[in-house]
Amino acid sequence: MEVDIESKCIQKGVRLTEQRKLIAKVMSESESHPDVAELHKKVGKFDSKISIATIYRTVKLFEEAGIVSKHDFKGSKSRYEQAPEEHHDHLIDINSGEITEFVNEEIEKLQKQVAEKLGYKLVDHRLELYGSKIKK
Amino acid sequence: MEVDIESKCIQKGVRLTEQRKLIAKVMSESESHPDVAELHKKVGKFDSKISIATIYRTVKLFEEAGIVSKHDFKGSKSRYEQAPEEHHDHLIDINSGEITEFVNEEIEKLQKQVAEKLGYKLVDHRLELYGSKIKK
DNA sequence: ATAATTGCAAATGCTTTGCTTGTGA
DNA sequence: TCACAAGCAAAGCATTTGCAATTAT
Repeated sequence: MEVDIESKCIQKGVRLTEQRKLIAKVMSESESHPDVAELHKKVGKFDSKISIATIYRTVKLFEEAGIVSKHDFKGSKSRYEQAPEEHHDHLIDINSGEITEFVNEEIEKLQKQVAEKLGYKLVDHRLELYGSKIKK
Repeated sequence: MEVDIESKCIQKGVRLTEQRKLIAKVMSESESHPDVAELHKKVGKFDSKISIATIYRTVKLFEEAGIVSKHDFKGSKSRYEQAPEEHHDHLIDINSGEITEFVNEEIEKLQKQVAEKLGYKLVDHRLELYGSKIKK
């Protein structure tokens, strides 16, 4: 079970406001990877006064606190997801935009090896697969 | 040996203007992965009248013709490189911004396998490693 | 109490576009 | 010649920021 975002804020010393609680709730309940506009829209159902600037400030704050992760997939706006317990990468359906998460230890290992062979310590990486559904 | 961008334009039926020739030349001679502002600056040494809008229009045109590739590395502007004969990925030095190209067939193969296992045909991918130099 | 946060609108930074003039095939 | 390209400035879009009013601790 994932610890909810609100708990993580407390744990990280992030001050909780009504707006932040609401954004946290909406993000926790998103099964997808919403962008700022989508978050603003969803949050707006509960608090129509909330400003888009607050959404921007909050996702940035959460990201800097390690509570959410930001992704910039090809050809779309920044998307956010609750920071996962263990790392995963993404496969994006080029037709529907649907996002599937996956983990592949073998690739992870090879990436580290490649970096080391080139004289680098691997600090971060980005792996995204873009594909189209195979119809059975 | 790489065929120069100007030849590729002719080959692809892309009309050559003085500006495009100049941008092609500057890109061919860039050993790095320049962004639009850098291209504009370099090109400006030979033609100070050239507009940044022309740079934007030209890199987009070249990209759509498959002559150059565009990259959006984390935290920086779009960068361009002459489209390579054979695919490669990038390792970015998080301190200096230096970009190293690499190829790893094993990772390529695994990516395709991952996509297929998830029911997708792999159409495109993005793999970027971010690291810091190991001092010897 | 008071330092931090919000909402709003203005500003930013990169990129695109409308329009008139210039030009390559 | 004449469809297409360039230059310029204005517009677009996502994101950030300054500031006065509000709020959490």
